[in-house]
Amino acid sequence: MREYNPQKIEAKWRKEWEKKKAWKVDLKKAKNPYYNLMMFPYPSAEGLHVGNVYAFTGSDIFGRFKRMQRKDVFEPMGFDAFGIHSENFAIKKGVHPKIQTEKNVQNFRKQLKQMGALFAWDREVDTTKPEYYKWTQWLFLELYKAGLAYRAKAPVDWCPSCKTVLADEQVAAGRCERCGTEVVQKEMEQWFLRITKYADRLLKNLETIEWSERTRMAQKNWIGKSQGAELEFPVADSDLKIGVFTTRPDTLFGATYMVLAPEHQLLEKLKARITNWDEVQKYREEAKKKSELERTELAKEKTGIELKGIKAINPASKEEIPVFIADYALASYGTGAIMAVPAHDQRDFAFAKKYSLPITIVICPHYPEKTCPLLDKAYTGEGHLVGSGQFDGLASQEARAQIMKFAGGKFSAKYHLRDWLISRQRYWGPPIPIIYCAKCGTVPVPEKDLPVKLPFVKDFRPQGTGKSPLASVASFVKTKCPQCKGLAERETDVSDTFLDSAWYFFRYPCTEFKDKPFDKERIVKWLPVDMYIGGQEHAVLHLLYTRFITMALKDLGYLEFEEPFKKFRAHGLITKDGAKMSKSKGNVVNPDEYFKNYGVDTVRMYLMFVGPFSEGGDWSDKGIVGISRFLNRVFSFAINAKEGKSNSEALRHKTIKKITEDLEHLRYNTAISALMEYVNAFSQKDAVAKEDAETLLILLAPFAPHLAEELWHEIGRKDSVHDQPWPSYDSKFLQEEKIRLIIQVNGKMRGILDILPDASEEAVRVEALKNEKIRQWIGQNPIRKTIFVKGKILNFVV
RNA sequence: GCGCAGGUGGCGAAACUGGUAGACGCACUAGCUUGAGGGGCUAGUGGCCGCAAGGUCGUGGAGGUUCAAAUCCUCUCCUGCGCACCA
Repeated sequence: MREYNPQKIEAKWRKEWEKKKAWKVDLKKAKNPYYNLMMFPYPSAEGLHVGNVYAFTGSDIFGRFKRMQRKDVFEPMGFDAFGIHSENFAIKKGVHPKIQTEKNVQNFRKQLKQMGALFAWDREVDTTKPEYYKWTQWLFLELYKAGLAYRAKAPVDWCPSCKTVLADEQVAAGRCERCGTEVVQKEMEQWFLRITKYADRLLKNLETIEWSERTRMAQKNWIGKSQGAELEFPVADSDLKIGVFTTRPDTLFGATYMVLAPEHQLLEKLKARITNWDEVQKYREEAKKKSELERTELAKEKTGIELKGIKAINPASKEEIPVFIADYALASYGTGAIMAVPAHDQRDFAFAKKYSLPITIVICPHYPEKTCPLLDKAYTGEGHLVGSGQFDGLASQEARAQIMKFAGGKFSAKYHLRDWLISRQRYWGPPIPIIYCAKCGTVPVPEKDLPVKLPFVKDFRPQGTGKSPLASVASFVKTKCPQCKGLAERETDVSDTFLDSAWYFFRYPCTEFKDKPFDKERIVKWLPVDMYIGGQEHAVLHLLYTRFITMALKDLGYLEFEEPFKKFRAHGLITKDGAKMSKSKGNVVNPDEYFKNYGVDTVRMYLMFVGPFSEGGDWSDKGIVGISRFLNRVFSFAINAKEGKSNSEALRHKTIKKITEDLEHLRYNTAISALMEYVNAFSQKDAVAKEDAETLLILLAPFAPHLAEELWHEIGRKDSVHDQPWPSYDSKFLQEEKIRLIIQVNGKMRGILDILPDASEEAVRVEALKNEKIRQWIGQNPIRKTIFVKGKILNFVV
């Protein structure tokens, strides 16, 4: 009796497919292009992670399914190999990042080739190769020329451990997203990409793209649009004005003081008139020293200093009100100044209590009863206006526009989204292609001089001086100005890894073009990406940056679409004993070990079976045996097949229907259940008809490509199972099989009828009433009503 | 605080527009195979009552709509994720 030997089978087909390049697609001639993209991995030194195997398998099954549906599926793979993670590892091991990365990529490639995926290896992309990052630099220059890249001095987040600045998106709760170290604020001159210019488009398009709700909401929250008004408060006895942004202009009469952020620029102009400047200056110094975490964590206790000698005038009530600086006003949001309405904003309320400032109620929830109680916290809801002069009695929502107009304000929208800070004071990235010339200023490196090659330097460790290690490489820094040919210096910062990954999928189908990043015709044919699968953790990083870059490229005339991915689906996380796998916890599952013990097909299928693909699941060594047993049964099922037509047409067609629909929606767990049910439906003793076996193998092929191929040949086929067309189902067969129709009395199930699905109500009723049990349940009661749902249920109401 | 997702057996989970709750798998029980140690096959496996047929309760909790609710509505509790001194 022969047994399923996955290792042997898999090695054989791996070799065979490699030889005939089974994954190959002719990008030029393809008739039905289908771009099946998965997020390319960062090649860690630990090698392929089960999380990678999970994500890539899910994506590959989809690609294989589409391929059998006669799409020309392009399923590329590459390496996101630049960046701090690679670099930190190299630092720890004392190996140069270039050498380490090359090793990791090699190892990864080897492991990936075992996965039985359709990866298009003739189109591999590696972001660290000069032929790739040449175009990352080109992209930067295009953005620069279009005014979308700029250098500015601004308060930025600095990670003291990674010794570099970070983008807003890479700071989570005041900590470096990479290493968890608390970030500090520094005032530094840095390169930014003007993503905020696209805030509204990034937001609006979210409504039209076919992405999962979670991802769309994460982006929406991140962009964080608030609609409100901009108002100006004159400074008493001066021409100066303090601009504020508020979402509640209806509360304007209740603005009893104002707050400026400690960094507010107006302070310099007011300085001469502030009588307690020393005190104010001291507060500013202290605020500067605080980390963002301190500023937010100590939020309960508000602090501030009044600007003595300064008064502002409330443009509605015309009253003079005091002005403070306090670090609960953020320089980076709105205008950096607020009108404080303590009665209707909790933060202002806390501040007013502490400094005994007047709290004036202007929104009453109980109107027209004028009993507005003393507040123990701010009332932030809607209501009717009181204490607001001619506006008294108006509903707060209506009052917004009217008061704004009255005070000479204008509608305005503010966004949480900040410009994308892309400079990094690190080594392992593409140098930003800019030259500083004493005479000509900031000069972009001409395209013909790209790439600005990253020099191989011995000391690649971050300096902590606020400069990249490249700054100490004289041969790199010193250069000629492209314009005046005089002596000049290069920018020494490198760009963020997320810039590399923001455009990699444009490169994949265009790797043969050496003189341009991508070919317009090729892009038109293959993009936007038909299906993109990746981790949820990139919801506001990669996925947002990518959308921005695509929009920018469109505006620059390079593309005709502005959303890069038609569909995006986030996969879940594979955990071990409920916990996220990590090296420090020692609970990392090594896929190699399981490939060896159970075979790739078993691992692929097990991962897909643990739960819904979008949810992930918990890896268990016990669970995998279920799939192992199943594939063994499939093996004996197929090798014992005998010539002949199916006599289980209804089952075959039902299964085809179920699996086709499940695959379309990435419901792999239930698709596998259906495969199991199909096999279970056949007796183990009798040989199955070859036609039934063929159907099974075709349906199994996307999941367990090696085994399906082996058995396909075993039953005598000479071609490849993967070249078979995906079967269609005929609902005719589904109509011919009897189904179980539920008979209820008063909504409770009292019997089952085996009957054809299209049986009429009358036929079912007659049949049901023949049943003694049903009659008993009805008893002597008259039947008041019957409810009939064809093919489902008949309910007698008595 | 705001937003999103979700609470179903011992466990992972099914149940598409309301229509047999628990498919499929793990684990467990019994029996048969005997190459007994991640082997195969058959049967069983939500709780309670019953030898059984069958009955009855049951999808976080409380109400409601309906012939019929895991699914719809209202309130409420819990868990996970994202954002958060954003004016």
